[in-house]
Amino acid sequence: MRILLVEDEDKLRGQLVNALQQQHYVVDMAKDGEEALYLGQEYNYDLAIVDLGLPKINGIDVIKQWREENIEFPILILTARGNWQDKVEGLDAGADDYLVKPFHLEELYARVKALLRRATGHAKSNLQFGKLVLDLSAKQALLDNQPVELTAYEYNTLEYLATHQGKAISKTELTEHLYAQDFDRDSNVIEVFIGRLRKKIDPSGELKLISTVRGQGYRFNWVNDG
Amino acid sequence: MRILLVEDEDKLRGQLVNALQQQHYVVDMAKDGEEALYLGQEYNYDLAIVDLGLPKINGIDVIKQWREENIEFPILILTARGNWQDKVEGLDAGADDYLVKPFHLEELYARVKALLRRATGHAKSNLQFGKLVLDLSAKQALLDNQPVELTAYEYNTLEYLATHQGKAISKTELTEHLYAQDFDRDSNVIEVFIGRLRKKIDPSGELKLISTVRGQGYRFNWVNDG
DNA sequence: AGTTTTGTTCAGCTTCCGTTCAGGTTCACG
DNA sequence: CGTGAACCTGAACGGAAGCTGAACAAAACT
Repeated sequence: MRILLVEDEDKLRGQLVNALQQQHYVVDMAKDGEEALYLGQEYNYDLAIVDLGLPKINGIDVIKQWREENIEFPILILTARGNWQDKVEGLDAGADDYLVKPFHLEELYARVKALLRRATGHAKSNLQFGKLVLDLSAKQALLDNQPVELTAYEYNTLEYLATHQGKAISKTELTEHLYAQDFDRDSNVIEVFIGRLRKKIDPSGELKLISTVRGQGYRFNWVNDG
Repeated sequence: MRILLVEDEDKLRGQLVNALQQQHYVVDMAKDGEEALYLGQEYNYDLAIVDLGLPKINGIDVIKQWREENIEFPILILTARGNWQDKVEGLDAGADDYLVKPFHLEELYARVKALLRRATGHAKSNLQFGKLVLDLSAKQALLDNQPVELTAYEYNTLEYLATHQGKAISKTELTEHLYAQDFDRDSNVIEVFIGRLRKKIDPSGELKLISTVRGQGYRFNWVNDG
C-alpha cells in the first residue's frame, strides 16, 4: 500500500512518515502544494494524507485539481484545531475523511485502514484461500490456523498479490508498491521474495497459490466460490 | 491506562489528578466542557471521569456528543450531593456509573477499577497465563503464586500487552499509553522495560510470553483454551 | 541530610532481514 | 535439438532493529 503524505512542518512530517512506515506502508512525501499536485498526478497512490495549510498551493486547491482530473485515490485531510471549518471545505472539494491536529497515532491508523479498506472494497479484513488465511488488520498470514512467520516485505508482497487475485502483476508494479520513489533497480529482489514466500505459505507445493506468468509477472490463483 | 479527568474546580481537580497518578494511571485533564469534548474526540482514553456541572458545555451534552460519535470509552460521572437527579440524565446520556460528591478516594478507585475491568472485557480481575497470573485489581503479577517485584512502568507495560494478547503492539502505542504528554521519540525505554520484564516474569526463558515482531512491536502470546 | 528505589540514557553487542550475486533451471522460440 | 532470455535458488554480506549491562538522573523514602 502506497501513501502520499503532504505536510509542510518538517518535524510532524518526519514523525508521520516513521509511524506509517512502521505500519508497513510505503510513503512518499511532499512539502508543498505544488509538489503534492505533481506527485498525485504522476503516481498511482492508494491514499493521500493532506495537510490543508500548505505553501505555494493551498491543500484545498490541490484536492480540487486532482478530482477534476479524475484522480481517484481516497484523501484524508489534516486540519489545525482552530480552523475546523476548513474541514467542511475540504470534504466539499473531494476529500473522504478528516482528522484534527493534534491527534493520536492510533486514530490516524484507524482512519487510514478504514479508507484503504473502503477503497479496495474488502469489507472484512480476512481473506481466506483454503488453508491459508490473510489477516489484513493484523498483517499476518495463517496456515492451518498457525501463524506463518513472514517478514514485512514478504507479507506486503503476498498481500498485494492476494488482493489482486487472478490478475498477473508485473515485477515493476510490485516494486512500485513495495518501495518509495526511486527504484531504478535491476535486481531480482522480487524473485527472491516470491521464492521465500512460496516456501513459507506452501511448503509441500500442492497449492500453487502463486504462479509465474513468464514475461508478465506473477499471479495469485484462487477460484472464488460464489 | 489513560484517563481523562474533567473537573472545573481547581482544587478538587488537582487532588484527583494526584490521587489517580499515585495509582499509576496516566491522567489528562480538562477544565470545561469544550476542552473535554475535544480531548475525548481526539484521544483514545481508557476511561473518562466527568463532573456534570461544567462551564461552556454541560457535562451531559459532552457525553451525548461523544456517544453520538461512537466514542466508546467508559464514563464515570461525578455529581454534587444535592442534584442527584442529574445522575439519571447522565446515565441516560451514556455514562456507565456515577459517584456523588463528596466521596472517599477508595470509592473512586473501586469504581475506576471496575469500569476499566469491564471495558477490557475481563469479567474477573485475574488473568492467568500458565504459571503467570496478573492480578489487575492489585496491580500485581504472580509467578508460581509468588509475587513478582515489578515497578510501576514495568507493570503497566505488562498489563497493556497482556490485555491485548495476540496483537502486535508498537513501541509508539506503548509509549502513548504509558506517558501523558509528548515523549522523546528516539529513546529505547520500551526496549529496556521489555528486557527487564522478560527477565522477571520468565527467568528461565521457557514461556516466551512476550515475543518481538520486528518492525511492528511486541506481542503477548497465549493460546486461549476455550 | 543520606539511602534506596525507579526511570532514562548510552554504547557496544547480537540477531535478523533486505539485498546482491553466482550459478542453475526452465521455457519459448528457432 | 540448440540457444538465449527469463526465472529460480542457495549462500553471503552489511546495515538496521533490537538487546543488554552499566552508568547516570530523578524520585521516593528514612
